[in-house]
Amino acid sequence: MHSSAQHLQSVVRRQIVTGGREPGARISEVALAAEFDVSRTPARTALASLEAEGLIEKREGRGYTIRSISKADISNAIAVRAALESLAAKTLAETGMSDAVEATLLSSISTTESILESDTPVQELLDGYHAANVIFHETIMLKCGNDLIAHTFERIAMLPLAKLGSLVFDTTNPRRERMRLMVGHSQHVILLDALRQRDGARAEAMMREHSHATLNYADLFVRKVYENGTRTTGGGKS
Amino acid sequence: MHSSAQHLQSVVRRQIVTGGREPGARISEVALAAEFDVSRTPARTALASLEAEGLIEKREGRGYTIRSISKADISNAIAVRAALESLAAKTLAETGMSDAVEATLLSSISTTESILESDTPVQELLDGYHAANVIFHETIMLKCGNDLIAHTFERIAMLPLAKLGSLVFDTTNPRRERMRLMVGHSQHVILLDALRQRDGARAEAMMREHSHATLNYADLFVRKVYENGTRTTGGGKS
DNA sequence: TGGCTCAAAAATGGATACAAAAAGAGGCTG
DNA sequence: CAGCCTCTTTTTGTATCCATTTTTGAGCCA
Repeated sequence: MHSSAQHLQSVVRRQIVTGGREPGARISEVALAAEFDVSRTPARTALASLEAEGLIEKREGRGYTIRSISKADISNAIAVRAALESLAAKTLAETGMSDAVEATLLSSISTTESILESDTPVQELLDGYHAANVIFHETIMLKCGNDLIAHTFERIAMLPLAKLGSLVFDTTNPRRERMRLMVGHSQHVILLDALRQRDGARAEAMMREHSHATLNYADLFVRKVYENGTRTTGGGKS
Repeated sequence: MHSSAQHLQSVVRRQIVTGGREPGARISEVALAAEFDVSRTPARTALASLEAEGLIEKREGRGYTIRSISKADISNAIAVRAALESLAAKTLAETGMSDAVEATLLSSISTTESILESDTPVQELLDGYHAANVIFHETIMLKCGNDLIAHTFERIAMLPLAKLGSLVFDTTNPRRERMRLMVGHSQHVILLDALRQRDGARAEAMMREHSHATLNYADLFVRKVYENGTRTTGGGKS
């Protein structure tokens, strides 16, 4: 069921996100088609989709270029995500969540809690926390009752947020990072409580604060990465 | 410079938005290509773009269908728009607006003020108010300093918002409508003041309230339209 | 030597041809 | 009569092919 075009799209997306393609570099239909040994048709489809995702830009009459991401782009993306996510939290609180949703959120929280209590090596801790964190956020976004929120989130600016996911952890200071994860975890706990009590305003405010913490942290991190030219890897976002 | 695909896209979009195509109706590459006497290539491109805009849905193996819009869809669209717009207002307030932006907003407010003070026929009043209102909102969205907001807004769910624009005015009660426009105008005035003082929280709260008024009104209106089957025309949204 | 023009090459947009997969219809069989 | 199987039609994905536009480069002229 993986069409040629979709395969191309996901491969090139991964290349862009992981830095395999230089920002500002040009991509043309023919070059891409030749590179993957397919015809121009799937290459064209893939490029159109990637442009819709915001990973590449179309230059009139001169093909596409890989978008280069600035600090401002990342801040903007986080701000928009925060707005959408806090709306989702508010909506979910006001309409009430299903038992299945509550179970999922609780499960995510249990996972992060046990991870933070244990003394597993740092990298495993990070991966586990990251996975549970993604589930928590995606559940709220996707199951909040406003499908347009998820629809919107899915098709905007994959690039800044994807970059973010791979950047946001400072392995040089694990102790501080662990503290940060604990703060995030506690915010999840509060969020779940607000959702249970169907307190829309509180859920919204808490989610906003939660996202804002990400923003501040990301800003700090982006400065570090962009100015020093070093790159730190590891999973985990807010 | 009007490519075949773009032309197709805009024509079909207009057809969908104005009701020229029945919600739920199927639309296929071949049918569209035959109808406009072009090949499948631009038809495919146009359909893909329309799907990204949320105007049509892809049914696996069974072409596309025109999306049918529910009350919930419209409420969802307004909620998302409110979230994005209040973020834009906050951002613009915090970063400070340029003189050009301030002049544009002031001009829009002057226009609505003079319209509300005059005794022109109702329809003219509506058209003028509507135009000035659109300028006010678009200026804030587009010039707020976060380009992703406008980018996001442009490519999500054209349908519910477009429908909204043509629905939101009750010509059977002009007096009450005039009062409503005055409330909207006063909110614009307050908003401009908050922007001038660079009070992000106040601008955000005011814009949220402003959008929320639209939501309540639209809800009332959608009920009327959908339950009575009647349709009221006229420009003007909150 | 520098600028201009024209031509060759490349790239994009659109048209069509071809193949494969899926949905529908209709008949066949238990 | 019901369920299943098959054949046809529709739809979709991909490969080329043609035309238009753009770029680039070489050669010519001032």
